[in-house]
Amino acid sequence: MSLLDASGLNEEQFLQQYNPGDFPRPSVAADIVIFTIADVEGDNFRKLPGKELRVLLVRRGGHPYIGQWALPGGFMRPGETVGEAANRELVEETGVNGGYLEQLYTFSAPGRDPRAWIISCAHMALIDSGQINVHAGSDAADAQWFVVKTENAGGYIELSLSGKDASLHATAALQNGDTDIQITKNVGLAFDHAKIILYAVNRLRAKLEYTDLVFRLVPERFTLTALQLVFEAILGRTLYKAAFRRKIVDLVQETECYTSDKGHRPAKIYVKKMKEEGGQNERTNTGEF
Amino acid sequence: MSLLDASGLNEEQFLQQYNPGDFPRPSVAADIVIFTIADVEGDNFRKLPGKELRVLLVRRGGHPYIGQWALPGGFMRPGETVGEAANRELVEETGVNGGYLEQLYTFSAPGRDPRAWIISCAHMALIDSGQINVHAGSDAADAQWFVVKTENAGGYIELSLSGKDASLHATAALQNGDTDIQITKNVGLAFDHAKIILYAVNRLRAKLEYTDLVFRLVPERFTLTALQLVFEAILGRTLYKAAFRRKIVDLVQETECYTSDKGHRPAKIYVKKMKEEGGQNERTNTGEF
DNA sequence: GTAATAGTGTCTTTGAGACACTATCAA
DNA sequence: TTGATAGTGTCTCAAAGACACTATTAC
Repeated sequence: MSLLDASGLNEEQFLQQYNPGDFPRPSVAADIVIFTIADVEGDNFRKLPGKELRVLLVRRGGHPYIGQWALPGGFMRPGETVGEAANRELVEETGVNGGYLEQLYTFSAPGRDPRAWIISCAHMALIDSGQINVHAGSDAADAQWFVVKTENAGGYIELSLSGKDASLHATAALQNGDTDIQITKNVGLAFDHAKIILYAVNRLRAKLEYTDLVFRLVPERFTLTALQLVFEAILGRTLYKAAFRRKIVDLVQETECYTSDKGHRPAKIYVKKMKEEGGQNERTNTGEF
Repeated sequence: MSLLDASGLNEEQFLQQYNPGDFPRPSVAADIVIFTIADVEGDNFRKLPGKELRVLLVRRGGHPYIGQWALPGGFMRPGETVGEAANRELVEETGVNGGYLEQLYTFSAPGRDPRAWIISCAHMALIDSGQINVHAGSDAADAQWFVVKTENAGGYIELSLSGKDASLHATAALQNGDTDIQITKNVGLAFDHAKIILYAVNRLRAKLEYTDLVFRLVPERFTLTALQLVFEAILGRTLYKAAFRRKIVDLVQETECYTSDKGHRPAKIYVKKMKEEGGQNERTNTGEF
């Protein structure tokens, strides 16, 4: 480029003399809603373990929101994308590298952090419970998994998070035109993290229906019933078996293996179907860039 | 709260002594993809005007990317959300206040702006062409509307933008698992704005199908055929009339009025149906917070 | 009449919802 | 045998796709 600007500078000269000035800049945090699916062991040897959706939270050891629970997160650093910052935190907290990570939304309300001007670029991570290794190198000694449940009742959404040591609860009101929500009650969650978690649950549920994100939450080999239980745990409602199987049959690939020693009829083991060269793959596009 | 932290401070004391430190912080820009629908006037008095999707771009008067076209945008300021920053720019560029504005995604690749560490929180705005008033108080003398067309061919997406004075073009390659795209060719678009525009077009197309966003792009009163032409212009394909009408009939409300003097059968005028108190409104939730 | 759009009817196909039924294992 | 899951068949209903047909205006 040899184009000159109004001062007669070419691009190289311009960049050399460029001064970013001293306008105020916010800190940018990458917060992550880390989801996993966990088994609920029953006492009946014949029953399959139930599944539940869990989110990882960290107990705050200092002000503000001391003693309350927050999403894992950290500040973005020069030379990395905000997604890389999120991944760094994900690895620190869970030991999982290469897990699924997706940017959700950037929360920037003034005052959302009482300490300083900090905006949060929220992310969602999905990891298979088999590879979880919480506390791997984490400085957050108080990281815990919380079971996620929501209830929808008359313009309000109730979010319940149940952990080993604590039960958290938030209520959100749907606002004008359902395009906005506002937290009206909040017990135990730090910052605006209740809002972020609700946003993430919403996104996860929506994408479950039109992408193949489920496979980020289950082991490589699974039965169709296990897969259905994962759907049900996330969506919070039961599905019809026949309809469910019709729907996902073209996303999975059967193997020759079966379960055994379960006290009931063995189930065929499936794996995720790999993309064919010439085939149509409508459900793989996640819409993210 | 009278809880004390490890230093024996309560929250108020902590916040008073809190020092945000001097860690590097990025500038945060709010860039906006402003869409509108415009008429394509024909020469046949009987023919309805065609519709086309347009995006507003600004010609850069200085380095970097001097002479190329960029999205309108500006920096986020303390005390406002990034959405408010976007709205400020939207009003400056178009004179439209209260238009539809939605946050898309935060682009943060290092080096995306050669001047400095600047991340971009991209937004999408939809305005009715009737209220457009480009240059209203704008300092960007070179703002122009570009017709948006995309073509999908074998793992690549072609984006074409046609304006009065310029034709821009970019090619994007779908990457691993379609979860990522990469711009492989770019003629005339500044920064990573080709990527942002593609992201916005994608989002708009997807939301058109399951929300009532169309009504942000059309005048208050419209015919069903005009509405269908808007859908077709955005989606880039023709729709079946009968099926289209079945689909949107429960989103619109007919009036007593008809078009006239058109050289063909008059069409009934419709308005957007307002939400009923007790009714179900499945298509109003946009999934945004 | 003619060229255009307005508006509707209907047949087919697809897929979800709902339910019932058979199959098969381990204790 | 029993209690559980595995797996399939099928009827219904709703919605989309595809096409054809009639209606109505300004010139």
